[in-house]
Amino acid sequence: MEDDIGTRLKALRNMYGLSQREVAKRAGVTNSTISLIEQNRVSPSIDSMKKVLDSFSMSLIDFLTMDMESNEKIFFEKDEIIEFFENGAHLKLIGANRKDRKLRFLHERYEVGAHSGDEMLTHDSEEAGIVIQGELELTVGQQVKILKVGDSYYINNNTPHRFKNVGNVECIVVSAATPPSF
Amino acid sequence: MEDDIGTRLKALRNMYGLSQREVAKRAGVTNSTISLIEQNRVSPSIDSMKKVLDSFSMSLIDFLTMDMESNEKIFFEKDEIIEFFENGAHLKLIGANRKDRKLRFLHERYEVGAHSGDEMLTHDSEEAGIVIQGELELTVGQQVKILKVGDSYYINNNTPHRFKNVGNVECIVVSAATPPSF
DNA sequence: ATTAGTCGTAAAATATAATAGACACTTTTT
DNA sequence: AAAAAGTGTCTATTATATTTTACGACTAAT
Repeated sequence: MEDDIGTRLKALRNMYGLSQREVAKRAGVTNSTISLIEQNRVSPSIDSMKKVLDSFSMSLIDFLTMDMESNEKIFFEKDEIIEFFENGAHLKLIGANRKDRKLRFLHERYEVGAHSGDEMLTHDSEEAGIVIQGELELTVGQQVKILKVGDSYYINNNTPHRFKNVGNVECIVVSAATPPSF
Repeated sequence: MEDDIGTRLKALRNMYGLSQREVAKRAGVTNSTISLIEQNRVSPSIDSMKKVLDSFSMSLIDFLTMDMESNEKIFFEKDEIIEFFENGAHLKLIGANRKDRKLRFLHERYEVGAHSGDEMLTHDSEEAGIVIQGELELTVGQQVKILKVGDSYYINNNTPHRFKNVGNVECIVVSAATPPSF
């Protein structure tokens, strides 16, 4: 258990947007008790702690194992994410620093004539995407398709594919895949 | 949490065969404290509880989630386990009634000339065994080997295999496999 | 501006946990 | 067998948790 009891309780209370007095009222203890616990001025008895947590309909076990660090970044400014270059495209990976990601969510930019290369790409993951701007030639196995704005695709596991911008403007695609290969 | 704190602590202490005084000494509290907690006369503060559990190198979470009913049978007399007949052998499965078994642990008895049958056996599990008595002809795929006392084997998942007693005395093998197929 | 209400914290009072010491009983050692 | 050691429980005292009351700061309503 990384956080002490007081810090943990304060975080929990703030998650619910409740005041110490409201929690105290629901728990059947005094608000001073809540204050003292949150400041780690006292170590509550197990019975008291249970009463407090009952007001959140939570067990002591859940309280002790609850992940407090759900402060992963949710919003990203356009220029905040560093672009990198791979497979002929300028890529921005959304949530790159998020732990235990289950998604690879990309903003892809292909310059006029750019392509992913002669080699077909394969990933042990399913992938879907949609064209936001320009025209994308997508080769999936033996199938070739020109996708325009609003057109989209869904590629199964390990299916060879490649991309090429065949329009006269920069092509932009937003894609996602799971499980993430990077 | 099914059991109260006191009952749970007493059960834990008895598991280790320690006296209240010994636990108290290790935890840096008084034996009266241990006694009062076990009788549920007091509700210990969380800090005190942790000190006590530290003497068992146990966290509060583990303490609260620990299964108190670990009364699975550990020892079995020779004639206690009912033998059954399968694949040419008399088998005794150790811990047959144990919940959520991850092992199939067998005592196998092959009478002179007995064998597992013309059909090869396959299991979606790894298996290992050792010859205790007699001689066992073990066919694994295309490989045939006569195993004598002390000789052993390890068969991979889904590898066809069969057994035959080629000696002139009863053959005894002890084997184990995971995950268990029965 | 003043009043009312809410918020979290502090200090004193009260309640309860933890301690220290004693007790009765059981087990082990001499 | 007697003495010593070990065991858990009990009681009075001490330490700490919890409550009660008050405070200052802030916000909203009048």
